[in-house]
Amino acid sequence: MEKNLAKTYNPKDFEDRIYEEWEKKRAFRAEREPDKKPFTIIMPPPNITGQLHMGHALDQTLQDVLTRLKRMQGYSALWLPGTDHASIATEVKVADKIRAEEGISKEELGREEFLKRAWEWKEVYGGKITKQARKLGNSCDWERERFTMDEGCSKAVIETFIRFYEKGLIYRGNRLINWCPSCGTSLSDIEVEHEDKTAKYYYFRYPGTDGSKGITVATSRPETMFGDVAIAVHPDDDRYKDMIGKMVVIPLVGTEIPVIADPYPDPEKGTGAVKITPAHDTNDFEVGGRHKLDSPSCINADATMNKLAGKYEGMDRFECRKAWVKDLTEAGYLEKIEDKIIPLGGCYRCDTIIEPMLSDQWFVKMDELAQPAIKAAKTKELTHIPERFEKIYLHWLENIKDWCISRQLWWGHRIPAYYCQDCGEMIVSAQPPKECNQCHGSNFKQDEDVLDTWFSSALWPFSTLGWPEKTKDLEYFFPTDVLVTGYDIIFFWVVRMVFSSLELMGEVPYKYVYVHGLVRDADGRKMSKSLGNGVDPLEVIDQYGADALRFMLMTGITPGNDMRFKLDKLESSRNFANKLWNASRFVIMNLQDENENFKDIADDSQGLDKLALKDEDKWILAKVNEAIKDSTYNMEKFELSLAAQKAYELIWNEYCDWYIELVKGRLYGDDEEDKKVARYVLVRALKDILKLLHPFMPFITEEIWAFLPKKAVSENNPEGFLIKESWPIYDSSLTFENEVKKLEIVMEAIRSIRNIRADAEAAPSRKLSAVILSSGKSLEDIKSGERYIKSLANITEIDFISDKSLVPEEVMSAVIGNVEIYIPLDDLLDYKAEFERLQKEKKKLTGEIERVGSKLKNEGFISKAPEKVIDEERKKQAKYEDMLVKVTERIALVEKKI
RNA sequence: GGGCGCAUAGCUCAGCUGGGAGAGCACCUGCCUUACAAGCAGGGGGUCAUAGGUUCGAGCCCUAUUGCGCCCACCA
Repeated sequence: MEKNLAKTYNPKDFEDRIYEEWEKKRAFRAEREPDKKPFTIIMPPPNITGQLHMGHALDQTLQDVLTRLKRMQGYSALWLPGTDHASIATEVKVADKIRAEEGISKEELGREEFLKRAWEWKEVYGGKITKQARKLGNSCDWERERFTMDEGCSKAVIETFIRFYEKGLIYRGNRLINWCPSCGTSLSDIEVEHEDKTAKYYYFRYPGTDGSKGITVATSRPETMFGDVAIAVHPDDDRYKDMIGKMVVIPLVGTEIPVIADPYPDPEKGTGAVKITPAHDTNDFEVGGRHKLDSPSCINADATMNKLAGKYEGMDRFECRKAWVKDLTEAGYLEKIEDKIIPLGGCYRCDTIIEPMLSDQWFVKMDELAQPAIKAAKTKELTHIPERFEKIYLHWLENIKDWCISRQLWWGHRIPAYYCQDCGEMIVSAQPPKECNQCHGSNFKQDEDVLDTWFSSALWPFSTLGWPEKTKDLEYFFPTDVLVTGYDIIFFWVVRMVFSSLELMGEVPYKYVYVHGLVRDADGRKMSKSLGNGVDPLEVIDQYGADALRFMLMTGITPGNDMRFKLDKLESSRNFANKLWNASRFVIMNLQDENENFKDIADDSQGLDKLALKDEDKWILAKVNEAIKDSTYNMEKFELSLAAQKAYELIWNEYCDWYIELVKGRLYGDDEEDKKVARYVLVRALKDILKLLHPFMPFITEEIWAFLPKKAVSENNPEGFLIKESWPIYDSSLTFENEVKKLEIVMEAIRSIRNIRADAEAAPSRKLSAVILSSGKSLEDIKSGERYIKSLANITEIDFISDKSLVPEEVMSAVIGNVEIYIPLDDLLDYKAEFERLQKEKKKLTGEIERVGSKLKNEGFISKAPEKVIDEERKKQAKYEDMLVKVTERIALVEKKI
């Protein structure tokens, strides 16, 4: 191995290599260890339809951060990966592919052959996805990888179907369902997307059979008039009271239908009279049911008109509408046309307008299943992060309708129902039945339909762990800990997993649901294929590295809120990685000493009290310690963004900007003992930093880790991987309050001198001397910082005085606390600049004194605020007043010199 | 029709249980200082959408209003 890191940060040099090493050494493997607590996350399985997009990158990085944290905290952390067969989406893609490549439809190819092609597709794309997931650095247990249609998951699906069926939770019924004419399948309610569209609203007259004028009805769907069975009016609507019970005629069709009274029609809307078409409208279906009316359908599965439409038979529903309206208009039945905004339901896959159709389908009965799921959220067995999603979850469950689970597709779990071809008896069973229990025949045909893809996803948290078998994995790792997912699939997936788990496992599938938002493009638009504005995570990784991408995705976000993909944010993350890289390179560079084996440095457990720590050593140790505390706290509250931010600030603003600069002199000096101390602290702090950052940036931290001196490899971490190291723990003995306070004043002094330098336009390279005035302990404190001030502010001589009369005449000055700094600058004195700076300072101090003063004068504040707060305010007041005196004096002096 | 979110520096966003307004980028000044120009040192910039209220104290809690976005809801 090289002795130090490469000169420039180039993630391509090591990311793939490290991932391979991890995987080869089974670093992600989660074993069932009785003496460890399990921590489980089941990965939301990406669809095998395509490739991972930025949303997956966000989703998976969140999971990886949590998994890596818990693994380091000593849990047996399992992150179980997998993919989803995505029934309808994949079927469409595979059919398209077959059509494009072979020029035939899936029907022409046949079911069996089609499924063969679909499996081939799965092999190709499933493989692609898992490869991409590796590029991201995901530490999932690949040995446990699953697929929603693999043997075990299929078994779980069949088992569930049968159990539900036997319990009456699944039933087959002839009901009105959402039909997509283009996909040729039924859809569940949530697979229909509503969009407001402007449509024509037609007023047609249905003449009375008695030759009267009849009744006028408004509709946006004239083509369904062939399926009308009644006209409904509200019983209290005076306009139509006389009409109730009379018959009217469907114009041009001639069918006689009754006028019925029903509470459904809203007298305010349209004409107050509604045409009832039970076969093509859900409300009408209910009205029809109440009045025991027929439900004749006038539209075919492919959205053409059927024979009920007479001469329009065979026409597309929308073409028919045009022709039919034209004919009705010519015949004088049209009263008027209005434009109206109506919510149109479209297929979530192909956007085709959904046709409500009467059809035989399978349903999951929801009311019973919903209750425990509602209770779980209310009792906080299940916690949503952020909380507001609980409301959405509950609202949906409280208004849930039965779930249509059968799909007229081929790719998916085939429904385990068999129909006796002799007597029509239906048998639900895992295996094809041998004999009909009614007619004893043996000629069966399996139900042609497959299940909604979400039916198998609903079992994912336990089917992946071996259910319905009572496996050891299931016992150890279930229930899982966190589900990480986007808010867009709460209904599709989260809710269904919860009620399925409560029913089948008797407990919630996970304790927390962490809901994240969408990754939008730089302009805030949703990333989509049709817009072509998607950003490919792989390209980003190629250019900036996985760590930069991950860090960018993890910072500046809030749970549940969308984020924008901004290039400058990505660059800043990459720059951060580069910063860490170079700081580490500096540290390692200082360990290149032929005569040292750095055994002492390797030992983190070494007692600090034996070392002659300098103030800056204590300061950085305290800062690291503080960051450990804050970061851990944030992580455990799922505030990952804040935790990442803390690590960022620690490294850049504290470790690099101050500590490394402060320690340089000692590293280049000849006090060998002190050099050792400096090296030790430098490495010790860096190690903790790497640990804190590892969940977010696993590659770079692991790469740097390899170069740092470590204790002899341990049994459970023979490779000495950082991924297997333990998470740092806050140590209350490492706060070093005095040293921290002292150093902060020194830093303030350094900043002030730099300011003076800037005011005077003295070159940074120009050596200056300084006079520092203070008294008592303050003088001692600032004096102890002499070395720091000299090196970081480029000062050669410092006179520490406590007698103001000793201050030289021609100087520029600054006031910090009760310390005054004077810089003799003979040729470069710029009193005007100093005057301006002091004026600004004075203004600020006056403002602060006024604010604090009014607060302290307020009796309410004194009597009600906590003592600690009051005390702080008093201290501030004293400090500011003291400073104001000094600043004012100085201003008077400077003013004379201008 | 119901529900939710957002509104904070020029831009994109953080801001934990209420106690002196932050980051990144952009901008201005000066630096190629032997870890890093993907950098260093300094600096400017905010009536925290509006109006009330609670409180000793509000970016944060309550009410209303405005603007933007999202979700749910039966296409009469």
